[in-house]
Amino acid sequence: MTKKKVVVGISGGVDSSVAAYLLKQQGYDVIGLFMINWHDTEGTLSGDCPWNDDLIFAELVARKLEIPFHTVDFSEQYRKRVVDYMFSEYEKGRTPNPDVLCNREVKFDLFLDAAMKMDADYIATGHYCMKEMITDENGKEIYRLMAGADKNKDQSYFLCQLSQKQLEKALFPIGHLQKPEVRQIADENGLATAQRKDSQGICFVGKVDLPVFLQQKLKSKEGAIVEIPDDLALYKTNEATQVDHEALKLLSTPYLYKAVDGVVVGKHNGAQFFTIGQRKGLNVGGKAKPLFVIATDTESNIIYVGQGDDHPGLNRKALFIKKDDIHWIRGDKAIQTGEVLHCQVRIRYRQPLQKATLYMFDEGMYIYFDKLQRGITPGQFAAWYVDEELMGSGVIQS
RNA sequence: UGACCUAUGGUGUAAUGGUAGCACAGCAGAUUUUGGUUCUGUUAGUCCAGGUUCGAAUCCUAGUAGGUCAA
Repeated sequence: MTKKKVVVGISGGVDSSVAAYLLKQQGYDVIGLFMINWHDTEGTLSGDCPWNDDLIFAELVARKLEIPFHTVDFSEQYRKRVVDYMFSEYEKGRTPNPDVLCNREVKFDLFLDAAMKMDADYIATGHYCMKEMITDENGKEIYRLMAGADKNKDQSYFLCQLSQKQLEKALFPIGHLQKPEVRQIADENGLATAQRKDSQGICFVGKVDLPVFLQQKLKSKEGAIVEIPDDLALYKTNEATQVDHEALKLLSTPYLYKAVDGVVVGKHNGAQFFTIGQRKGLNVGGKAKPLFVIATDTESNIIYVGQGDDHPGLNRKALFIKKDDIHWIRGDKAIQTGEVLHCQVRIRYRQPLQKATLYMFDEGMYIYFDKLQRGITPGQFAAWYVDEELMGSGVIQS
């Protein structure tokens, strides 16, 4: 009877601590592995060494659980695969999601490889999501990525870019638990991390002042903030009587504003530092309703804003994902050109799932929502679910 | 240049002579393993100088600044 070997990514937080604990309870041969992915403290808010405390807590937990503990340094690859991507996306005026990439490229790639080299059967993380396995008619195993049982903490979204191969090796020991239960388990078992605050901000980098962080690489440059009235003639094209290919193209095309469409209400120091839907940081007051960014133009360095969260420029019913950017976790359920899929979609972390229909065409996929969606942002991931299962995802093109 | 109007936090605006309030912006905290959103709290103001009055953002006079009409 050989025990199955699992390498747990121990981060120094409660979730991964309890994940390791539970695996040990379940009789696995557990190894703790701590990742160091970031050394710089430039631009971080907390200042000194963000991961130093994490390492100490991770070690404490490993000792308490009496499991072997190691560290690995992926910082070079993390920079290449996550941080560089971040900068390049922001430079293009898009808004990336580094943490989705971090999972695909680091935790479930580099880390997975490292674990396999240690002869592990599985890797495990403290994500709030669940894995299920089914077999198709040929007896082939298919893995399903399910939302976490704690609807408030569900982190399946961050894993929306995983493949079957990655999922095959993954275990999510706390996915069936509620957050308070996790804390309670940690507490009852004397894990030092029981009361530690949940982590926030870009994982591994920490909580940063984004504009300051980005200014390490991206130049700031003064430009105009232009307010677009809510009755622009452009918006009349928003109506669609039926949902066909042409209508989907139209509905998912962002409005192309010009400076003359509105009035200058202020100035900013770089359009790349702002994202669609953003309210704070514009420094423009005196309006009856708050201003939201409805578009950024990094070419001419103009930020377009609209008044109120119901501004027609901020809300759209459809978005588009390029063919190459479509990723299916459930490849066996992928739809082909001409097919549609009724499902539920979220376009950002923690957004309640939205009823929508996927329409596949040769050039890519259109997602048509039942209701208007606020702040559809290029660069972010749209993830589609059927019931509790994450079926696939893609980078929003427009 | 003549007549008239206006002046309130950073911005836009409320307040029969009686506690200067609201919105937006800003700041802080909460929420959040992206960006962002949201929630809560909070800083900050009567153009200037006199006068009337128990009491002036409010009434009167002069000044300053901006605007409108007349030429």
